[in-house]
Amino acid sequence: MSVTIKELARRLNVSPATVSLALNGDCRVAGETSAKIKALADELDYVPNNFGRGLQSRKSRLAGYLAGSVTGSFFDLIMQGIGETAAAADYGLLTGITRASEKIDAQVKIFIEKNVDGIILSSTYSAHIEQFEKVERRKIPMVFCSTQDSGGHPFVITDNFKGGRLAAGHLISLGHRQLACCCIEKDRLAGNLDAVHQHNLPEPVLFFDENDLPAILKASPSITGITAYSDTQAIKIKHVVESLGLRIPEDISIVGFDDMWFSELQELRFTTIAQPKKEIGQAAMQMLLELINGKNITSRFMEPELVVRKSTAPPLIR
Amino acid sequence: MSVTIKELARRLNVSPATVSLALNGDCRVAGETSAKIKALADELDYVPNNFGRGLQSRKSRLAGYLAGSVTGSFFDLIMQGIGETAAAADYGLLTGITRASEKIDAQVKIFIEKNVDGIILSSTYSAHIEQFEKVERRKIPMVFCSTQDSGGHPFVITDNFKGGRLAAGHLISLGHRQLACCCIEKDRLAGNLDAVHQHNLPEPVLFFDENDLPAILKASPSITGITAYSDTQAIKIKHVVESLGLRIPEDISIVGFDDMWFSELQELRFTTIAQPKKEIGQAAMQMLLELINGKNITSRFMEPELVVRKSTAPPLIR
DNA sequence: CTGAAAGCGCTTACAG
DNA sequence: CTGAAAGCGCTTACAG
Repeated sequence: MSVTIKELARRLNVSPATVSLALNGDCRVAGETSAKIKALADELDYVPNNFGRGLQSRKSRLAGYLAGSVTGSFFDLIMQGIGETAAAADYGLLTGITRASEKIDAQVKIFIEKNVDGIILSSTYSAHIEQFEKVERRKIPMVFCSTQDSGGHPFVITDNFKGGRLAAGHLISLGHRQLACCCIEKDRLAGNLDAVHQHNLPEPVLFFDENDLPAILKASPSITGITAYSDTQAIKIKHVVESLGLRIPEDISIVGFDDMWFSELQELRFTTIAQPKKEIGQAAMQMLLELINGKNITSRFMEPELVVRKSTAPPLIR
Repeated sequence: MSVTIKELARRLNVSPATVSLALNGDCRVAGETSAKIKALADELDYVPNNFGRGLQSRKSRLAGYLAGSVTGSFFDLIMQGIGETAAAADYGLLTGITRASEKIDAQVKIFIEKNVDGIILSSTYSAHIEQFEKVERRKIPMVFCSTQDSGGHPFVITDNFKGGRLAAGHLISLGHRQLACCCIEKDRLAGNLDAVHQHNLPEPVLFFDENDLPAILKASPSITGITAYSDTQAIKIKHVVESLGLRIPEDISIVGFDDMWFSELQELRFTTIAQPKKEIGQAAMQMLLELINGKNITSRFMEPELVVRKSTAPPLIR
């Protein structure tokens, strides 16, 4: 068994209460006593028992993180940001990486059982109401990370409008006049449109699925620039475009989103809009901690950044 | 506050002890009483308090997972396997994804503080002795996942010897006679060599870093096949080879390792040795649970599998 | 400045 | 088959 407060108290001929107070830095304990206690705690490698402490304080110093998947996405870096910020605050991070809705339920159940002080969500939860109702009922603080929530919870997210404006603005500054824009994310699309309108250019053609692009490019041969939903989608768009015999960037310029590690591979070299992934994670955990500590917080928008590589160029004059 | 055992007991006019027994399925409680208790617990959405329970049982039903990084690696899938198996056993998974050694220390400290019942390691720990000494002293079970340990802890790992044999065997069966083999992982290399020797072929040229390949390929122009340490390294090798004006697979065949998601992109199409990533994670957690429950376990080797794509072909006759 | 006491929610012998 | 009691390790009023 490991060392307990009682044991420390016995060895030093003080009461357990004094030990507890001293270890928690309470100023009511005399400096000398306190120093003696801390020294022995160090020497015996005392680690406070989280159960005893939690039973009393009703705080677990545990946070839960739920994400759909981390493979080929940027949630791996977000999770690192969350985890490191959590660790710095002496918080443990319980992670549930899963997409199947019944497994999400199981994860949230575990979060509740383990008494997490708060939850960070990187997936929407509309589909999994049952367990989240319990979360709400228990008033467990929640922060949305890289997703927004309609239910009024605070969130951290990249300023997608600005990102969209950056993407279309870049294409326009290169001389592109007719764009095709992915409409999966409405704020990014709004940003795209804002840049287009500001320059009095023709309405972009919208698409949801990259597989619709062959028909679109055929119908509108004046399209020379495409804004993608993500770098992952940009890969698929690249394949579709190339399968039509068109070259990137000579015939078609593509701007991705996210700035994933693979985007700088020489096979891809995507111009893209970088999201500050790790910072998003750090901010989310920071906000959750503040929420846990009863502070009022407001949602945050993070700055996107244009990264120019080789998938964009001025359009060929035809 | 949420519902407690006491509250249930009060409402049903039984003792807290009876409620506890019933909820834990103890056969000493009369069927009728037990049913009544369970029904009310369900109705009031009773969740046992993990602190009270843990204080008593000395079990947290928490496991820790430590990995260096998850970006562009396959540890994301391993983590999913671990997490899902943990959840199925009602275990929470505390993750520490970090590479800096002082942060590893911080993570392990948190694992200890949160009273994890066991730890799964996907990184070697020789460099971070201090905290792990504490883990050993507390006799917290550890399982190594996708790494082996010299200290005698159980591990799960792909059968790297077999994987190496598969990789070189594939090249040989295509007609390659002179190979270059990455020597980062000694078992994979041993497998490479085993296949080569079995066919009485010339000794492969060994390399550690892909940047040594230009010199090697120049010195030994008979090399037509390369076994890489990983798919990630295969990307770098591809770039190096192509920068020498050589084509893949016409001039040089490359076999990767891991079978990452990106390996099937049409820009890469790597022939590779697949590791059963999720199964490795599941096995690791399974083993940890058995260890926690006092069972004896033995290390496990998982089966690798050859996946043939477009980075390998018969060598050109020159 | 320090100690004795109660209590957080649970489990587990021990009576009956 | 059920209840009363003790105790896990900690914190926190309350005395003194």
